[in-house]
Amino acid sequence: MGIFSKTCEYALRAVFFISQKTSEGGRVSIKDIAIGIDSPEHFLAKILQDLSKRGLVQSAKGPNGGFFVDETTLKRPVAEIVEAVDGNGIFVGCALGLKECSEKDPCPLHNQFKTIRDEIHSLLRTTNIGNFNEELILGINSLKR
Amino acid sequence: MGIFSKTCEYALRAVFFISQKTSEGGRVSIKDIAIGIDSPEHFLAKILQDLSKRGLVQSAKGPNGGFFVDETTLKRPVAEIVEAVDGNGIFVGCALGLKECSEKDPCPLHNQFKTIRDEIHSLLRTTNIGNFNEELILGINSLKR
DNA sequence: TGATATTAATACCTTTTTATCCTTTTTACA
DNA sequence: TGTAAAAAGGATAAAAAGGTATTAATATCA
Ligand code: FES
Ligand code: FES
Repeated sequence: MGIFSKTCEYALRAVFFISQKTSEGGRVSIKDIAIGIDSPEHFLAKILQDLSKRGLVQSAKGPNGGFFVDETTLKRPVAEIVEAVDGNGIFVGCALGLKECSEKDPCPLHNQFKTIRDEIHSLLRTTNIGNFNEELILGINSLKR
Repeated sequence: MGIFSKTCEYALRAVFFISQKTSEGGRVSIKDIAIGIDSPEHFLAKILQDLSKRGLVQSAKGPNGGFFVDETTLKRPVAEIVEAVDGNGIFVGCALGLKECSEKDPCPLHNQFKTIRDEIHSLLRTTNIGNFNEELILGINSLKR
């Protein structure tokens, strides 16, 4: 497994995909998202359902419905998706799973790990959901394979 | 969940603990390790069994038996434990779970993520199992709570 | 208006992976 | 050679991942 859970990987890919399609001017169905990011369709549906409840994507039922992201959502940081799905463990948790990461009672890896962990947090807080639309449209970035 | 699996967290804490005890001159039983790192005893047994097979810790059965690490093991990098338990996904895998991370067909997070991922890899390759014995003996570093 | 097709939402089930507990085998030593 | 200490191995439980089926909402058209 990578650094995120599979659920979170799908969530990120899906949101980037929806964001791109929205910026190209259209809604997109679960089916198309699943194809576009190469993920199991019904599992993805459940993930999007959850993100939708949290307002991290928008949805509309019925013909011509589908998922999209509004202006404000485009500006929200990617970290919010990760936090919604995997929690904030990756941002604040101890590398060795101690109850809490602390300067007072640090694990062996603490000093070096904290730096890296903060970089991850910073990266995901400073990039927002709509950041990659251009690159995706141009095909510079990929969301499948 | 943190950056490593729970199994991996226990494995790392256990190996550090065994390493410390060895350097203090003694073998240590699963029971004592479980107490020392605050982990479920029988789950830990399973993990150590596996690490033992791979030669990442040494063991002796029977009375006065227990776990210990030999000289060469002390010098092996921490990365080997992580790789044995969680695989190398965290070192080489794509952040968004694409089949493979590539410069040719990068995901949106690739450029910035690769740097961080390499730092993690580097950190774990350059620190070895015995590195923290002193700090642990002195109580500067902690393996429980 | 009412039927219909389209689409997301919900509920439930199966498989796989991860985490935990219980039993057997080995071994030093009295 | 019996016994207790200890690791190794096997069985079980819980959680994550993935799949199936049904329901609810809604735009469109006859
Ligand atoms: S205490 Fe372990 S990372 Fe801070
Ligand atoms: S392609 Fe995703 S991290 Fe390299």
